[in-house]
Amino acid sequence: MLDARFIRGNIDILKAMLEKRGYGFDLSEFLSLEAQRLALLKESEELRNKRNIVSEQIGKLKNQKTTTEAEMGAVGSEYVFGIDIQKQKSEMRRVSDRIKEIDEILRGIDEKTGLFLLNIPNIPHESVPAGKDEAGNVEIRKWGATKEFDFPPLNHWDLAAMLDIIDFDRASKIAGARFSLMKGMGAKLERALMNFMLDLNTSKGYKEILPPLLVNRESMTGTGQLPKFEMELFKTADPEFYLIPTAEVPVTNIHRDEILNESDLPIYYTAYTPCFRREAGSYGKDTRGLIRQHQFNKVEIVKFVKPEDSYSELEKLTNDAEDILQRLGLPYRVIALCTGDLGFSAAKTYDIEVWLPGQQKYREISSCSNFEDFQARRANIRFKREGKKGTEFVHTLNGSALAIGRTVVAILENLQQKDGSVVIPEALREYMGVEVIR
RNA sequence: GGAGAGGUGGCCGAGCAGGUCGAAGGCGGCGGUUUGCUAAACCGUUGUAGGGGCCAAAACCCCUACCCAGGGUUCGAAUCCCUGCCUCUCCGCCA
Repeated sequence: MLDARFIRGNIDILKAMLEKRGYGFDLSEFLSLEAQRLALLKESEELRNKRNIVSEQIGKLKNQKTTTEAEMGAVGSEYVFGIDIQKQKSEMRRVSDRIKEIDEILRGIDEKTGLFLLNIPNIPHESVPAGKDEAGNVEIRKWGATKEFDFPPLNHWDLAAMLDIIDFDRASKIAGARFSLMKGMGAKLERALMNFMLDLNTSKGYKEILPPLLVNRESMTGTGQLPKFEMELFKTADPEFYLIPTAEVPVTNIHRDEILNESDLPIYYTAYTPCFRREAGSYGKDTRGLIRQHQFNKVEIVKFVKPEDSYSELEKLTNDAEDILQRLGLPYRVIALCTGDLGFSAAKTYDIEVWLPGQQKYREISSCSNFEDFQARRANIRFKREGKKGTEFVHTLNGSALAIGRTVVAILENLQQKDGSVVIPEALREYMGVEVIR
């Protein structure tokens, strides 16, 4: 969410930014609503002031009334010190009615402007490359050599079938399309990766979190999934909860509506969670295999930092995610998303794409973003600087480190051997207990 | 699922026969006195947001709102009434 005052004062900048993102917005309606709101707010406040003064007066007089009445010999009279209380009361009744009227109108306006604000995407950072769609993304760096096989490398789903470690058919019997059933060494590989990633992340100072997987509407609004992306979420009926599409949601919301101390920052969290996504609108995309599932495992890292640190923290966060791939020996590249491909809440995003020999393609395995104060403003996460008055919004960041299902895919496809067996990366062997899956 | 208790400032905790309560007191924080240093003691200070005084900031001042949320009663509500949410205790059930 952007600041209403910022919008009022920076129409042209905002318009240009939104166009770069491919969003067209009619800001004039918003501006006229804002003007109305301010005028009504002022009227309402003035009326309240008046009412407060008169009410206080009446209160004071009432307190003195007992003695006064006796003195004046006018018991029962509403006149005290020459003030006609009845008349004041009826006037204040009208004032109160008018205040209620105004407040009702204000509520309507707030609802509209609020919705408007919640639907405006974040402004891209100046370092984000301009571009219309993913074709405009820019490769930042590459790591690891893509391996040449002396045999045609298989898809992970063929490998998995041969090794009997993933059962897609039975998963669809049990649940439906886009679900998977991990078996034996497949299940163990997921668990090993989960532990390996959490151990590595916590060794770097990220505190481990195991959050709720179902969250309320406020949390989803705080991180930006709602109100715009309801279609992409699973939801329970009664009582109403949303299934998290990423640990980003519950973990970022840990500090919703809080005022942190400057000395608390930066805060680093890491969390393993399953993630649930509708994948509405992706019909026909990645229908086979583990790439695009309704439910998948992911280890996420989340940071709360001071505004001046957020871009250096983004680099560090991305490096931490890359470190996992390096330790697993999986080749990857880092790309900077362009303005047109940037997610709704992000100011800047690096995607890490891992090489998949089965597809002869780089595929996203991590997405690392700086949201600046966009989420903090929505979720009302602030901090107080040492010795300074007032509060500021923190900057939030997060990134996958890493998507576990896709890491399984990458390991299977990159480390497959001619006989269909798969070599376990060195770093994972203590977790797996074996060197090869065969 | 049944029965009950409760949600007050960064925290704890009064107020709740409606009026001067943004709210006693304590803790914590900040500033000062004392001290070789630390601690203790003492004095002072200490919420957030919106609007305005100054459409250049900061300081300062004024107004408004906020005692879980939303309605209602009233000239006036932290205090009374209704609804919702949340927390806790006991019983039942359950991994």
